[in-house]
Amino acid sequence: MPSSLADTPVEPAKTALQSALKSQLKGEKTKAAIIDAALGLATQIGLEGLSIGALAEVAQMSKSGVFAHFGSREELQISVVREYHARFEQEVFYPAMDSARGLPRLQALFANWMKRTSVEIDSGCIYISGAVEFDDRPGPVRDALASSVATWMAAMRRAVVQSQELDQLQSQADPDQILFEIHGLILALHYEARFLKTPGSINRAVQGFHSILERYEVPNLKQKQPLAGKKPALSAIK
Amino acid sequence: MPSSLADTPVEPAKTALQSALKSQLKGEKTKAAIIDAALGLATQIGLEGLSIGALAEVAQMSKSGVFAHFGSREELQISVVREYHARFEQEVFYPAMDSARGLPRLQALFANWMKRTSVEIDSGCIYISGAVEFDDRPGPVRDALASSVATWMAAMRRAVVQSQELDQLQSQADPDQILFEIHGLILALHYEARFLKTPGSINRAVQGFHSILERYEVPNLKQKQPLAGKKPALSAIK
DNA sequence: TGCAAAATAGAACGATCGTTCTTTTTTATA
DNA sequence: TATAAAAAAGAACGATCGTTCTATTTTGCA
Repeated sequence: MPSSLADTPVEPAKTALQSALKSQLKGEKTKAAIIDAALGLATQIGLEGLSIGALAEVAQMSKSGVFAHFGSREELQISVVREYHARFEQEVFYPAMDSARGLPRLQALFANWMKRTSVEIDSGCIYISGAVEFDDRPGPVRDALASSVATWMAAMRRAVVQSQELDQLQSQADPDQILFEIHGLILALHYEARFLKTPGSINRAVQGFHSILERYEVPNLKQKQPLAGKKPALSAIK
Repeated sequence: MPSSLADTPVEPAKTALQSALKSQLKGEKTKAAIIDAALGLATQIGLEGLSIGALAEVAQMSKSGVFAHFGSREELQISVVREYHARFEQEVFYPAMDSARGLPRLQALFANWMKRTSVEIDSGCIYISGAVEFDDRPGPVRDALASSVATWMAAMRRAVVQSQELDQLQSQADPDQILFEIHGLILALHYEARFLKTPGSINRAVQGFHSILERYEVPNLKQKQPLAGKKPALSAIK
């Protein structure tokens, strides 16, 4: 399955509803409705807590009617992961592509990510709950989750690297270290706000991000280049 | 329930096994063995995945035999949380109390915390999985989890504040901000190492911690204040 | 050593789980 | 509109869940 978030952002992965609208078959539409309901349930109680019986009740259908669309619970879970991926892409990734490459885009990505996480303080996040549920459970659901997360992390990483190439972040810094610390902020926000109900967590994540940028930012141009032993990046050319 | 980790470290909360050893009743010993097995199961598959049937099998007992010790699954889960709390206290908190107040103790706390998290990359962590499982589920299990975590966070916070009082960390810094960022490092370590299997995560957490200390440390007395537009901290006095 | 109490086992309960099979209803199209 | 296909419902399955109740075994102590 080609994903735009994974590579060049040309064709977004479609939401279940978007796919269904083009279809003539009714089945696709109800399937989209089921997935939508399933996603709602899964964000609240997790992918493992998602039961076909409860889903059927929410969707106002029979158990077997719901089941027939997927063939197995596992396939249902995978569908939910894919749906989450598509929405995450549309809500977080693509809007940030309007920002200029480099630091502006990185900031937009983080801002969108945080905006979404802030919403998920109430609703829950599948990338986080799923990681806990499937970290010790190999299989296709885990694979779908991990590859989805890895795709997103890679997108963030590109933004960091591009910022370095544009001399907006220190080129000798380790992009994965920057990513790691940013990721930590999001996870801490989710943990402290959603579980511990600590007030002010959103501001702490924002400030943490600013601190990271400040630490890795390239010193003002008026200053001399303080780097030692590294050839300059191929920036400053264009 | 008074907890030493919560306040002055005088009397450690006892591990189930420690309590059992003093008891003359056999029931207490088998209960300790059950809790030990339950903790092992719960760290792997979560508190919600912990079933009495599976636990009975591991403990080589009958379901009802296991059940009788707790009276309900919820009480079993709470017992597991308490046991985890006691071990965390003994393994992470108390050893760090041998270090001098302030920065050394903070560093020892983090080092012990990280050492434990590194182990839990394989075994799992109840404070993290439990947060995901119970963030939307009020009740005594959630309360036990949250208060246990809050107690630990408060202990970390004291170490930060004491570092500030000793002029080892900038006194105008927000302790909760520092705590938030440290917490994020641990969560990112757990996520990336346990779920994504990203190599090198441990070093990234260590480096992130050093960066935090560096950022908030009181500038060296020999150096001049390199910050611009900021009033100097009330360091350099003592 | 005998005896009450404590600890454990065993069987069964209602509920829910994912899944399969058969039947009915609804849909799209010729 | 007739008809074949698609979609949904209904009933039942074996399994497992937490829990209850009763019976049996084991324990601690006089």
